[in-house]
Amino acid sequence: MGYKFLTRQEELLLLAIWRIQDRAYGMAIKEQVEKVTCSRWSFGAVYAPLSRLLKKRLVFSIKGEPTPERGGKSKVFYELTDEGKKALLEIEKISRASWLGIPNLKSGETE
Amino acid sequence: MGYKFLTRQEELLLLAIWRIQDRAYGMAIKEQVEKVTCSRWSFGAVYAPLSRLLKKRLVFSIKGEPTPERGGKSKVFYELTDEGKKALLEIEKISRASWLGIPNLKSGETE
DNA sequence: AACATATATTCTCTATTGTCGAATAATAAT
DNA sequence: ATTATTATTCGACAATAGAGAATATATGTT
Repeated sequence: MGYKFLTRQEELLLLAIWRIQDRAYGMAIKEQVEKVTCSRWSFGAVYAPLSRLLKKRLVFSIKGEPTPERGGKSKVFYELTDEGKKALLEIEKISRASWLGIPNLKSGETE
Repeated sequence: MGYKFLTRQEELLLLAIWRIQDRAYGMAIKEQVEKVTCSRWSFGAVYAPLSRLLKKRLVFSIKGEPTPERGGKSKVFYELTDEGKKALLEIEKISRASWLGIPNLKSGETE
């Protein structure tokens, strides 16, 4: 029970949080992953995995104060736990190993 | 319906097939991913995604002849389609973009 | 032939994850 | 009060993850 590795979404979300570093909250994380992946992410695709990461203690959250702007509903900020960083390092290692020395994939190319 | 990206398992299996290059069949693919990931993969974890990849036409299969050895049940060989190669290149691109310029994750290190 | 042995794949089942967008909450402006 | 704006939660359903028993198919033994 529980997956063997970080799922793709988990990895991308953790990386987005780590990249933002400070005051990473849902909507900003959504924008970040959308930018990196060049594709639209629905709310569910962001918040659902986020709450799972929370449950698994790969991130922790801090309730923010409302900002003094129209619609400034208080945000929830996320940060990586040490476990979260470790999980990222692990998946990076596996990913690197899996691609190491892989023959050229470009079809039609001989070299 | 269908996932936005190649799932982790799909990526690892496609890479295993591509690495083996010739006569890549279930058990050999299983061994390959186990080697790369340093963990045990159940039959279900190999054959289920494999048949999904088949359905999505990211791989195609060729029924092999039984080999002249005890228990030499005929194998099913898998090869990547051009779509499969393209999917790998795409996920590699996203993965690279998502890791590019990521601040050091090693906890306890300042630099 | 009957039976044991060995290899490869299929199948079944449950848990977890993926995805979407409507609904809700909370705040500021008019 | 009412409206506009931003952020998050929720509910429903589809798809994937994962384990391992069951099945299929071949060879070796007697």
